[in-house]
Parts: sequence; structure tokens; C-alpha cells
Amino acid sequence: MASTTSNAHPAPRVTRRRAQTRDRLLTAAYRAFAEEGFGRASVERVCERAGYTRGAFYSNFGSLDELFLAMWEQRSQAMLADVRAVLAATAELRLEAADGIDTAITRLESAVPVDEDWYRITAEFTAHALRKPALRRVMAVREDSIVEALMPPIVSALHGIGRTVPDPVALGQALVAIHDGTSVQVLLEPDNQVVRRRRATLLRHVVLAYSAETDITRDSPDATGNTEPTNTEPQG
Amino acid sequence: MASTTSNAHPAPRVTRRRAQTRDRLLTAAYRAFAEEGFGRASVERVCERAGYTRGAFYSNFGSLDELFLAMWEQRSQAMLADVRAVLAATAELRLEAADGIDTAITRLESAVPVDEDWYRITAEFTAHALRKPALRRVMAVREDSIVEALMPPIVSALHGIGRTVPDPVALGQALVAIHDGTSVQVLLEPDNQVVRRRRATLLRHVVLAYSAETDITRDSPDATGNTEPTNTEPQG
DNA sequence: TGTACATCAGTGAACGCGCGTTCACTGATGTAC
DNA sequence: TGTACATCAGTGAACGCGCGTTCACTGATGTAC
Repeated sequence: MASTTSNAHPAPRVTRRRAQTRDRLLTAAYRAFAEEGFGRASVERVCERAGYTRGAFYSNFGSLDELFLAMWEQRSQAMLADVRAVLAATAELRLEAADGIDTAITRLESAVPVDEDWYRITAEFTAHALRKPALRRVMAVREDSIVEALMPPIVSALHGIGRTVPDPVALGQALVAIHDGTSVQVLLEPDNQVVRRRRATLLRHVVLAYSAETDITRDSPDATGNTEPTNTEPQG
Repeated sequence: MASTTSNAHPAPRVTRRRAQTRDRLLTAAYRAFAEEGFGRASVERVCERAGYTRGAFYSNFGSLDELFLAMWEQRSQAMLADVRAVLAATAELRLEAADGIDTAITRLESAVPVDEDWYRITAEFTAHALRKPALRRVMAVREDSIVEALMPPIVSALHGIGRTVPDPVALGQALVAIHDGTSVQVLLEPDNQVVRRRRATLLRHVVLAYSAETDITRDSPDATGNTEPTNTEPQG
């Protein structure tokens, strides 16, 4: 607490080179895991991609598992930050009652895009995590923080179009589940627009089901007299 | 076409032993892939589990990928047959208008249970399949046939409680996506009953959203006067 | 700012294991009579 | 039903590669004066 410039304790010295190597290894790991799969990727290949010898790897990480976890945490945090940023940016353009629910859904979809590499990595990481109690917890915690980050802007956007969300966490988990589940469908048939439209429809239904029309007397009556939003039939 | 007892053509001779080895290898593969993961499993280990030498493997399969695909097809067909059977059995106990939507949901959940081993295998197979166009198609086709098998009994069960499904395929794909997406959540926290309840709630919301009250004048009025089912608020 | 020194980060060679793949061989399984 | 024979299925040894892991060493990077 006395000095602020010099670190107390043993304190590691050289850090710049180290940070760079770590970073390059993490990047190489991302590509290797995405392309070759977690189980098929090897220390050798990752190092080759990163431009290091295997010794460098062992100087920085204890095992491939450790690197995988570090990479996943780095990337999932980055992704979460991205989503936050996009939602914040989109929040600037406040939704009005005139904007339909569909505008809200479109924005939601663009904030949380479907990324094939990331999907593959997450799928394999999940399968892997289910085998290790410690990793299970790591994933569960991350999912909670995703919901936490996601909901405030979504809830306020829905307020903008006159809807209240009584249980934001439940809606958040539902949205995450649907995002995960429909991602496979979209990725399996990337050119199939029907699948994409069904995805949007499902999101809309669920957002409507988990929210209610805000209960204040309104001046501007809606053009549509539809009081039972969920009876809107899905378009095939 | 002349004789029915003797096969024409070259015709493979011994088949019993072969069938047994194949079967044992497939079973061993299932366990190995579930426990060790697809990428980590090796020909050596699979054979060890099955009680054969590696030569036996190469006499039956060209590669681990081939075995993995064969196993996945066998198991997913078996699973589909199971689901069909349970749904058929449950269809015997016809749902009446008196039974709530919740009974229907409970039955649906028991017909398509969440299985951890199978989840792991499917997750890894999906990640793998996304890298190979041919496998992509295999998976897409299977998903279609799941929806095809699932929907008739579900639609008729819903009829039983007075609801019509205008677009069964859309509902089917939604249910599959939700099943996949919520499976992770359930498996990550198997003891968390809240997660399980939220799953049921989500299913209920979606079933209601994709169906409408059957439009015939009914004799037996419901006890509940709720005409806007989706406004039922999710229980946290 | 420059120089001498200490320490650290990554190199590259070495070792050996696990395992994929092949193949000549043997014992099992079916067929013909 | 039994025997002789043909063919097939799985054995087990052999080869070699890829790769995980270790470690003495060297060149890079920071520190002290």
C-alpha cells in the first residue's frame, strides 16, 4: 500500500513477450479447435499455427485442456462484450410504440448472430464440460451472466413498445435456449430461408408469451386490434 | 427372382459372427464416444472395450469416422423408434378436454427424455457434421424425420384437449430446438428444479402459441375462464 | 543515455509411448456330398 | 448326421509416425548504476 509504481511481492518481470505469446497461442487455439475439433487438435498443430515450438506452449500452459479453457473464457467474454455493445447502441435508437415487435426481434437477432466457428467450439466445449464438474460450474456461471447482460436492454426495449416483462430471467433463459437450439437448424441449412424465418417467428412468440401489454391507459391506439398476440399463426 | 431360399449374386456367406462383431464394436463405440469424446476416442480403445484386436476393426470399418456415423445412425434410429412407441402408448390414454395442457406437456417430456450420454454424442457429432457437407445432409434429413414422427401424435393429442395446430412442421422444429437448447441447461444443473420447471413452462407457451382453440361450439365449458392462455405468467 | 548483469522466455533435440495401418496366418463357420 | 473342404473373420506381430513431455541451453528483455 506504500508505493504504487513498484509491485511488492516476488512480482514477475518480463511481461510483454509473454503476453504476446499467450495471445498468439490463444488465437491459434481458436482456429485449431474450430477447424480440427477439440479432440483432434494437438499441441504440435496449435504451436505450428502460432509460430512457436512446443516448448513455448509448455512454458505457458500446463495442458491443452488448460489452453482450451483459457481460450473459451477469453472468447466468451469478448462475445458477451460485443452483444452488450450492440444492444447498447441499438438502445440509443429507442423503440416507439409505432415500431412493431418484429423490429425488436430483428435487432435482437443482429445483436446475437449465429457464428459457425463459435457454435462448433461451444458445442464441443459443452460436451467436454459435462464430463468435468468444475467446468460444468464455469459454464453455468457464464450462462447466468449472459442472461444478466442480455435482459436489461431487452426489457427496456420491450417497454418502449408497450410491453412489460414480469420474469426477465425466465425469458432470458428461454431466449438463450432458443438461440442455441435454432442455431443448429440454421447452420445445417444455411441457405434455407424458411428455417431463418421460423426462427424469428419462434423468438417473437416467446417474447410475446413472456411479456404482457403494459397496463396504462394509452392515448395512441394501435392500428391492429389484435388483443391475442400469440394467436398470430406462424408462417411456414 | 426364380429361387427365394438361395441368394443370387456373389452373396456374402458367413454373416452371424460378422453381425455380432459389428454390433459389439458399435456398442463399444457408443460408450467410448460418450465417455472419452469423439476426438479422444481411438481405434485401440474401442477395440479393447469390445474385446477385439484392432485387425477386427479394420475388417469391419474403414475408419473411426465410419464407425461413428454407423453408430450415430443406429442409435438415432433406435431413439426415434422409442419416442414413437412412447407417444403411441400414451395416445391410447386419450386426452380429454378435462386434461389440461400441462398433462400434455408432461407426457411430451417423458416421451423425449434428456439423456446425458446421448446429448454429448449428438453435440460432438453435430460439430463434426458441420465440417462435412455430406454429414450435414445426413443430420438435416434426420431432423426432418424426427419432426415427421413427432407431430402426428402430438397434433392429435392437442386435438383431444380442443386445440388445432395450423402448421405442425413449424411447431415440430420449434419443439426440437427447444428440446436441444434446454437440454444443456438441464444437464448443466441437473439438481436445479427451477430450470426443469422453466423448461416445461417454455414448452407450454410454445405449444399454445403454435395452436389455436378448436373453433367448434363446445358443450362442456371449462372450469377456468381463461381465454388468453399465453398471458399466463411464467413461474420463476 | 549507455553498459554490465541477471533473469526469463522460447528453442530444439531427445526419448518413448500410443496408436493407425498392414498383412501373413489360423481357427471358425458354413457348404457339399 | 458326419466328414472333407473352401472361404471367411479375426489374430497378433511388425512398422513407423505423430506427438506429448522434458530439459539443457541461448538469445531476448528488463534492471541497476
